[in-house]
Amino acid sequence: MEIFNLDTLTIAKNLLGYSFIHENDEGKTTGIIVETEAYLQNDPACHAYRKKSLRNAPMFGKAGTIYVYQIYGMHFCVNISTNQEDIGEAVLIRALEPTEGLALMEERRLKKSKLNQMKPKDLCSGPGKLVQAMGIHKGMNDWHILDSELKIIPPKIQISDNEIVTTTRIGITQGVDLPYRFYMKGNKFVSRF
DNA sequence: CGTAAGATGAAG
DNA sequence: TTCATCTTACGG
Repeated sequence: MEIFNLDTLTIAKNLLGYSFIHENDEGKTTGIIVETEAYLQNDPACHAYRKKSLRNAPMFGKAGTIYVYQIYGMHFCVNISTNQEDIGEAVLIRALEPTEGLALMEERRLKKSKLNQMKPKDLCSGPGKLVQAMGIHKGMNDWHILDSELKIIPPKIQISDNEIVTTTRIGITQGVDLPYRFYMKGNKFVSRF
């Protein structure tokens, strides 16, 4: 896929507007990627900053490799590995605008919470939330986006730069000043402004 | 080994 | 703002 020939920051930005799709026996869920973050090799916040390990190995896989990791003992996040093999970089998918399978997303999300209903805005507005809503699990770690239940489809119309906001990343304590977060300007499905 | 911190989310 | 919850990285 052409997008994967680019550098990680450009991929993170260009991924905005792509449809992110998961289809299995439960059904099909789709959302438009509206928020991403890049994690680079020379970036102290990156899981692959120090060395290759069992956990971060998928980040070193060929571009398009899925990296799913657990955080805070209870949540999972999805990344798409970028760059050539043996370079530990990836793009974190932080928020989606749900477009298909909203009922299934809600069903999956409610299973993990005490609520009995949920607004569309609460379905995928954060890395842990979208993983739940899309039915993504740790078994998908090290799968490949071009060869699995998961896939991405480019937007019909390329998103232009003036629709994109670039900021620092969320929830990290290192590399806090690096402008590696991208989101769709004014989009209400973004995790935070 | 022991332990602290972590790319979060929900509730108070 | 607090807490739930547990794997991993890293120091001793």
